[in-house]
Amino acid sequence: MRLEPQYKKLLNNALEGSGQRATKQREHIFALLLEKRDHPTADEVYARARADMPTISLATVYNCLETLVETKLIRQVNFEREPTRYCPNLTQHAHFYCRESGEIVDIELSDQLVDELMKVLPKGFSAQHIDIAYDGKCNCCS
Amino acid sequence: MRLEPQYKKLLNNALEGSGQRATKQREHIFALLLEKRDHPTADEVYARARADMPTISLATVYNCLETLVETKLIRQVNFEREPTRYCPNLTQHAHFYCRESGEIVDIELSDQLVDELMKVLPKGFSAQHIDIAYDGKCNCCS
DNA sequence: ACAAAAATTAGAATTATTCCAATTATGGCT
DNA sequence: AGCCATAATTGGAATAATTCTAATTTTTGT
Ligand SMILES: [Mn+2]
Ligand SMILES: [Mn+2]
Ligand SMILES: [Zn+2]
Ligand SMILES: [Zn+2]
Repeated sequence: MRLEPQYKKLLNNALEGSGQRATKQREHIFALLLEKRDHPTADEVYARARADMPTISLATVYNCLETLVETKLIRQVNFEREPTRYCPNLTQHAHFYCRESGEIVDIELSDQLVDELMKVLPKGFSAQHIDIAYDGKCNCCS
Repeated sequence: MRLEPQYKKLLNNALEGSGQRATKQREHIFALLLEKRDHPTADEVYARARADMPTISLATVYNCLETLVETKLIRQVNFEREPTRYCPNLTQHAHFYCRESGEIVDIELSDQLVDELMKVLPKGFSAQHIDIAYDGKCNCCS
């Protein structure tokens, strides 16, 4: 697993921009998130990370994920009280949680739809972010 | 604090419908949620409940809230990993979380908008529920 | 290479929630 | 009303995701 130069640059810029250092661990975790573009929990990230970097600690996994979220290179995704998941897809999208398989699927959202959602806010309200979570049955399970 | 007859009937029907019993505690908690229609955490519900029923336990508060959610008399609301909140507003609505004040405000949603959100799902996906959470600054704080 | 600052690490601490086993309350039936 | 079976409540222990802490290691600029 190797971080492509374009993403390496992205990572370095983002870190530098927020006064943080580039480390093996941060690079490794960013790379593994980009490799399999799903929505792993911290524990799953930890398991994947150890495959190539057996000495990394769970605390570091949490730290790295936090850094990546802060620098907006990945997103955090929560469903109810389940463990937080991490998403490397930075395009505007919602999440669909399949109750059958547990799978989480990205749902693309048009600017127009997001605009409409913003417009229903009462006067004086301004949102930086809208979180949209569907839950039901995905195509594979119906 | 007294549960109005209409709501008492609603509660009893819902409980009966799912083979559960009517208890003082369940009624009390339903009543206090209806009285102040905000979005308290279990701890806050516990605090309010003890004002009139000092012997109620936190476990019971959790149990009652779970029962009310199961019977669809209230909704659960989650923001990130914060403690779960409970909402007695059963109309179709989203939640706006103010980062400044911590306040949670209901945002009404038209059927039409929800319809549009359903329509963006890929073929084969069916959602039972959409959870929409805004976060930003509310009118009071801007 | 050196020093200062930041990151990593292992393990302890925290905290919301769930579980457990004992006690008490409810509702149907006589 | 009294009895019984069943369900609910209770206090405290257990759980689990995440955060904190203090020691060690790594990075970066000089
Ligand atoms: Mn995603
Ligand atoms: Mn609400
Ligand atoms: Zn599925
Ligand atoms: Zn506000």
